Amino acid sequence: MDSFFSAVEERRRPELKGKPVVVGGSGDPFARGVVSTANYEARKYGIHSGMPLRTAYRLCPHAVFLSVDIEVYAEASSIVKRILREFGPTVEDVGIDEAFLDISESKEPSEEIARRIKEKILKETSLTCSIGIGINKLIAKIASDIQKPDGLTIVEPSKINEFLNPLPVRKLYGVGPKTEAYLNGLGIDTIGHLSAMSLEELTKHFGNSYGTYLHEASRGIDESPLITEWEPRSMSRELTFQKDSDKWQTIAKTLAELTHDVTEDLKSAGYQAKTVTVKIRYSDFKTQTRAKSLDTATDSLESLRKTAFEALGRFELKGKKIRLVGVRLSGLQ
DNA sequence: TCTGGGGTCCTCTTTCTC
DNA sequence: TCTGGAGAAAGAGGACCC
Repeated sequence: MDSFFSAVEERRRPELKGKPVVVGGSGDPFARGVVSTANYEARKYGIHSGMPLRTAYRLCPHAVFLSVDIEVYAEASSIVKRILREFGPTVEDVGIDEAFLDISESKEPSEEIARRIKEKILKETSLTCSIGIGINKLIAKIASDIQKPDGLTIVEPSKINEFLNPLPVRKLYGVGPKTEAYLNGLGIDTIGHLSAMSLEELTKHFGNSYGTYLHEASRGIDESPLITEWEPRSMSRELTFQKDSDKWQTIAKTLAELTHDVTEDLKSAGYQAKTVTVKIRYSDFKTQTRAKSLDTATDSLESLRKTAFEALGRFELKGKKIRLVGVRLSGLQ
């Protein structure tokens, strides 16, 4: 979906059209939080997802800042996902505003299917999306990103290398800022450059798993299936304080509340957890975790909270300001 | 000065168990 | 009872994605 959160906000408040809109956090640009979505007007000022709200405000003080209203977006999302399932049984969800649809069994030309999907989504939600078509998820995903907003990009199987080679390595799924910088340091800027590296060289630099992945991905090779159902591996809750705190009271109360909330999530999903991990981020942004496993999985708030506080006790908190407290449950059954 | 929250997977190291 | 090695499990950290 194209700038999904801000597009939904503009739909329910037409007076926002044409104005820069930034959706993120509590909607207060002076509070701690980051941009979830900025519309294209706001992007003209250099605002983008992940940017601190304060920074966004500095770049464009007259932008409209809105809080994240996830329930409204989830409703729009479920309409879109339902429409996709009308075009084929195999749909992989990728978060709230993305999905893969397998149309390999369909007789109709893929471009026609894509046009009909866009039409139907626009008609039923008044929202636009960008679609990529390719022989695997890797190609389709990169293609969907090439023309935005309201794009439709088809990559013919015979033109995969022609399509990929000129693109910067950062466009490859799984290549983030760190890997991009490392590759650039090796003189590798484009996917074409990357595909010229030998498997041996790549595994030497990146290890077996990731090296093999890069070798294949740079050639457009991706055999991964669409995942239509899966078991969660972990559940977590975390909170960044509006002001760093060194008060034991505040930290302990927050941990107790987070543990309560994540245990509710665990129970309502019908799981039990074996391992509790507490996360602390200090004022200098350094982050530490301490984990403790139980003998058997449980969903008892008493034992999970007790375990969380055991883990908390293993941090050296004296004289340090804390920015964030988090708790994660894993080893789910 | 600033850097959210909810996830997954991988690597490396330490600890446990046989 | 001690010792060492192998393999599994646990723990910590980091990169990446939406």
